[in-house]
Amino acid sequence: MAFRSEILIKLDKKGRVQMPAAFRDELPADDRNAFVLYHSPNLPGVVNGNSRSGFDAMLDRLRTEVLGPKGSIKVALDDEAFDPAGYLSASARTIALEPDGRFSLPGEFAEAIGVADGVVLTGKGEKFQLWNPARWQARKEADRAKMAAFVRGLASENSGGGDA
Amino acid sequence: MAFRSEILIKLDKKGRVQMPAAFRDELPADDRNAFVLYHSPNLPGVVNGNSRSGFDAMLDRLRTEVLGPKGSIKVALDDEAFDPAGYLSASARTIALEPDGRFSLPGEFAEAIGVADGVVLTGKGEKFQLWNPARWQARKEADRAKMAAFVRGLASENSGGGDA
DNA sequence: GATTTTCCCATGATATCCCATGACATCCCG
DNA sequence: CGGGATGTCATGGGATATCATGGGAAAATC
Repeated sequence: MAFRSEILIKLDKKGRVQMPAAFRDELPADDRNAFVLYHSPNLPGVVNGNSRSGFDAMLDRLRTEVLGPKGSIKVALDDEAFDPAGYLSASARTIALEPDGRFSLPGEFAEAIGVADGVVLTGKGEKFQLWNPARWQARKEADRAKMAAFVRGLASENSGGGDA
Repeated sequence: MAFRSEILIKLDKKGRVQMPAAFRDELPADDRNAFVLYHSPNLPGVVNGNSRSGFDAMLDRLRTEVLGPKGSIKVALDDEAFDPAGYLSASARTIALEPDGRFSLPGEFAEAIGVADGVVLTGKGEKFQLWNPARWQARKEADRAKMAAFVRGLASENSGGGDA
């Protein structure tokens, strides 16, 4: 399961979005009728998506890595303490996928993205993201430079050699 | 079974509340006519909800994790020792769901929440919660900041990296 | 017999189902 | 190897179902 590629999808007047075939194929074979959308925890305007099992797995990792295996009962009871997994759950919604592969984008996400006539769906490996097309373009430009610098930085830490 | 999303539901003049479809769908298929509400054990003004089986499972975990495998027989007999699961049971009520998916919010919970014309139902994964809308908004703002800080903290252990 | 609870019907908004289409891509068969 | 046939993908739209809400009337409770 690895979401790759990026694609611009139109938003029709009913608020429906086509799930790209490439992403749909990455959803678990036994759970292709629904997936999860959730607001980025720290980047406003970006919405994340994942399969239900992928999302749940992330929450599990979050809970165990942060609280340890024994933390579960405390989280279940303690309503005062900050619970990152609970926070994400509240910001997430299960989205049903229509038989033809489309889904209707809930208003709260459309507003968060600032979407008008189209959305960019972009694969991030373990998950995918929904972006406002213009904002995605800008982000991509910025990341291109960062990526080049990153690769250059890698080379210096090891040996000298370039492409080898 | 994972409760996600957050929604503001109106409280009509009869004291009825609509169970959001998203939450209803998470109730066990064989037990959709009723669920459990219980007061938060440590956060006044918040009411927790879960399916009957989910609530019972939590109590079981509580008993076994706190008292060990042999604890159950002790709890059954020892009336003097403090029994957290018993305490929660007393604060809980089984709520019947009407055929159209609504339930009437018992006065004790309405008062505890401080509810007027609406309640926020918010998913926490294993359970859900009922909040006073204004109080929920405040909590959400606070948690948003904590979440951002939490993510930043994760990043600092490795290198840089944005939303990822 | 008066208040509360439960059942049923009504309604506007949204979501879902189903059918249709043009653009590609793939397949197949001679 | 070509070219018609078939399939899938992204999109559009009409008809239907569901959701959240309001309210009347029956049933239960005190």
